[in-house]
Amino acid sequence: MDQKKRKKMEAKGWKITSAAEFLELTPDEESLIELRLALSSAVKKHRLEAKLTQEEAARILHSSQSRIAKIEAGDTTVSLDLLIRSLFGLGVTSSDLPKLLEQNLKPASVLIEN
Amino acid sequence: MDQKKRKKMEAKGWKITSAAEFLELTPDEESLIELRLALSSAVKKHRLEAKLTQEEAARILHSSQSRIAKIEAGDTTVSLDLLIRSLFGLGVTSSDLPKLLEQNLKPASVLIEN
DNA sequence: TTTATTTATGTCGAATGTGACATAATATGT
DNA sequence: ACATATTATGTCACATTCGACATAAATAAA
Repeated sequence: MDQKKRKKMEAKGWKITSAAEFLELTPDEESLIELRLALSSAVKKHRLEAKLTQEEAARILHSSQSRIAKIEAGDTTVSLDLLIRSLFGLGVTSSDLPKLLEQNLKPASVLIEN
Repeated sequence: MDQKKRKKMEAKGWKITSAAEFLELTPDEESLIELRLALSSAVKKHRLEAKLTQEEAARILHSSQSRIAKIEAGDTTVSLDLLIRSLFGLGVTSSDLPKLLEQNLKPASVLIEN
C-alpha cells in the first residue's frame, strides 16, 4: 500500500528519506523527536475518540485551546511533561504507555527531490 | 519471596499499602509518579551498567553531578524531559522505551502502622 | 582512623515552558 | 453565499526547570 504511493512519488521525481538521515540527527535527537511525535499524535487520537473539542479538552486538562493545538501540532515550545500529562489527563495510564508507544513510534520521514 | 517479607512486617505491626491509596492520588497523578520513578531508576541502572560516576555521566549529558543525583533520586525539580533525555543520552533509544517501561513500571508502595 | 572518591542537598541567576489572550485560518452547517 | 464552530499561530507576563556552585553526607581505599 505505502509501497505503491512511494513508487508513484519516485516516478514524479520525489524520494522518501528518513528525517534522521536528512537532518543529520544524532540518535538521541532522533529518539526525542520520534517520542514527541508519537505522544502528540496519541493525544489527538484520544481527544477525538472522546469526542472532545480542543476547547473542552483544555478545560479538562486545566490548559487553554491554543496550547492543546500546539500539543497536537508538535510545537517545540511544548514539553514532554505536558504531552504526557495530557495523555494521562485524557484517561491513559502509565501501564498503557508501553503498548501505546509500540503502536505510535515510527521513524519520521521527509520528502525530497530525487 | 516478597510475600515472606510482607508477612514478617505485618507480624511486627506494619502494613504495606499502595502509595496511590494512602496518598489519595488521582489516577493521573499516580501514573505520573510511577512513570517518573520508572525513568529515574532506569537512568541509574544504565549509568551503573556503563560504569560511570555521576560526574562522568554529567559530562556526557552536558549537565552537572548534582543534577544527575537529583534525576536518580526522583527529585521533584526534575522534569520528564530531562529524565528521558538522560536515558537517550546514555544510549537508550525510543524503540527501547516500551520494553523498558514494561519492566520498570510498578505501583509505588508505602509502609504504614497496622 | 585518615584520606580520597562518590553521592546528596540547598541555593541562585538564567533559560525554558506555561496558560491566557487576541486574532487568523479553516472547517462545518444553513 | 453567509454565519458559526473549531483549530492554528503569535505574543507575553509569570512560573518552572536548568546547570552550576558550595558543601554536607556517605562510601571506599589507605
